[in-house]
Amino acid sequence: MSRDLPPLNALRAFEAAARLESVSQAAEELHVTHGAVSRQIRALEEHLELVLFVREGRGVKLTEAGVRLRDAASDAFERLRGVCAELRQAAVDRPFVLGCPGSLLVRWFIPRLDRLNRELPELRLQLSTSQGELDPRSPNVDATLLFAEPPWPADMQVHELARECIGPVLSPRYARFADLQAAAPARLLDEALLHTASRPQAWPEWARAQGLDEQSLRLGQGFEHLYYLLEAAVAGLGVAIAPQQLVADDLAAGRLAAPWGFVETPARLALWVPTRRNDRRAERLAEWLRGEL
Amino acid sequence: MSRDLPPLNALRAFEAAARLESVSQAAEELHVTHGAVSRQIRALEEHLELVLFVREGRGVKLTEAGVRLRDAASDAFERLRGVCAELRQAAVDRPFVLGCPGSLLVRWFIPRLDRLNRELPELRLQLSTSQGELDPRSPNVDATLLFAEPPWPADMQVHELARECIGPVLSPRYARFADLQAAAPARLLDEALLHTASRPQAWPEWARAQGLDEQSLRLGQGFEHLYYLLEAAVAGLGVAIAPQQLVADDLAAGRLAAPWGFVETPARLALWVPTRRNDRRAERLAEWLRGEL
DNA sequence: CATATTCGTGAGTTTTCCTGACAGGTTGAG
DNA sequence: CTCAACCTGTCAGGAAAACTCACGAATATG
Repeated sequence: MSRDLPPLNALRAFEAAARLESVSQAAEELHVTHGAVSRQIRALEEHLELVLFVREGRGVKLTEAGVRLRDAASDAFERLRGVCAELRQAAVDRPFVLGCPGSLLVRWFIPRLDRLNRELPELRLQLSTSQGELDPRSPNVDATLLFAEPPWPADMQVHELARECIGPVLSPRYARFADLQAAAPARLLDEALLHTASRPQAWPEWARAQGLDEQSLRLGQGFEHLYYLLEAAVAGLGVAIAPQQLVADDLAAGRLAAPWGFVETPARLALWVPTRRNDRRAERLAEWLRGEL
Repeated sequence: MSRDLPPLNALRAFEAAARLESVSQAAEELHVTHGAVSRQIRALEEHLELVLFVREGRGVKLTEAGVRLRDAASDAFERLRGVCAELRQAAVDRPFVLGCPGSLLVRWFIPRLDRLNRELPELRLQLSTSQGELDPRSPNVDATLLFAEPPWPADMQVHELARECIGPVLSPRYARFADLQAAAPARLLDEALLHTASRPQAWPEWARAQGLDEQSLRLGQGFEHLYYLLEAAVAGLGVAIAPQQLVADDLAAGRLAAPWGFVETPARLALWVPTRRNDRRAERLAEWLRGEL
């Protein structure tokens, strides 16, 4: 019996009352009524089978045992407070690691990174684009930015940022650009359709949205990553299909054109935050991203 | 917000789980289910906005922050445990102070003290008979043994030990002892009735119980304390009235006689323990006293 | 002497916490 | 591979703890 701890909440009430030499002030500090503190102290005294306070009419006074317990409890609590504060500070100071696919990183994020670091400096954002598959549950990332379709997993808090819109893009330097520019979507069936292994559904999805027969698609050159695919399109090697967000800068600069516009897909650009990491910084980042899109 | 303590019960659950590296074992140590521990740890993680454990299939592993918190918490708790144990040990080692009227002390307790100290040595009994009025609420006594009538005060835990029985006693050396020995109680009205200021009701009470007219009592010599009264009776100075318990030894030794027996009064010989002092030792003492009576 | 504080206590209610059962996932043996 | 053993997380519901509110007692204060 002597090996177990005293009731800790009672000890906290006692510590406050002992430090302030007043039940009422302790109650105020703990945001409860004095009755609650009184009862907690009583419970502690009964647990320890010790008298900690001498009640003298108005006010209370510590007994000898009370003084010793207060010293120990104040010290222990102060220490815990300190460690918790340190840990939380360390968590805030640590850079915020955002996982992100390479293509999104290069074609969308990097051009905006400077502004983000200026507008949210306390975030200390650090981008991480792993080699293999992106793992939003990895302990090495605080959040992950990606294109994905609902429903969302239960262990993730997902901030939806934008709908994904995909569409064919090609460079003005592409051989038949002039012909294609004003042509109907169906004309694309005859072109070299660049694609990636990571998004095999992109062209068929687009074809369906345009009312075309997806069976008649003839896929041309394939690329491992969307990033290479877009580089190839910019270089005029063919017609690529890509999310609008990733080519927005290229369209604005005239490096690419999207004559047939974009169509919505079921996917969203979303920020995934593991529910376990109840991190305020993720919310600030999501808000900034939403403003940026 | 960083100034307040983490939820302490959650911290206790975490500390156990971290020390044992197992939620289930922690649950066993704390005598709760693993679900409860899991919830507490979760609550702590949410409060601190920190990940303390990495769940890996079977078993859990501490994060870096978790290790630091465990070290701090284990240390703090161990310290508190130690101080509480010390305080309780000190309370046990301290002598048990029993308040007691002088007459009871001298005529009943002292002859039995040696045996009590042999049978309850860990009690380290210390008897205190104050000069003035006995105060069961004094912080200087752990319990008080006295004759008193119910009802009992609410702030006292009262162990009733025996009914008070009073009766006239006199020494065989008393002048008219031979005449009185077999006489009716009414004969006492003519004798020198020794009495004390502290128990003015004793003779009238006894007279009523005997069916005598209490108005016709003629009180003789008065004494300040019952103790002196009894000494006077033993010395053959007159007829005293006293509780049976206080004269039992004198009756057995033939120093006093009680030809008219004893009558019950509303009072009890009782051990009063302040409710605040939830002291096991008082209960042990009460039990011993009950056996002795 | 009335008044304002301060503490203790009891009844009733809110909140918390625990239990018990189930689901998901890993480990190791057959 | 399958299966059992084991560990953890989660949820609904109910027990237990804690709080609030109101009152009474005791003591300073004007």
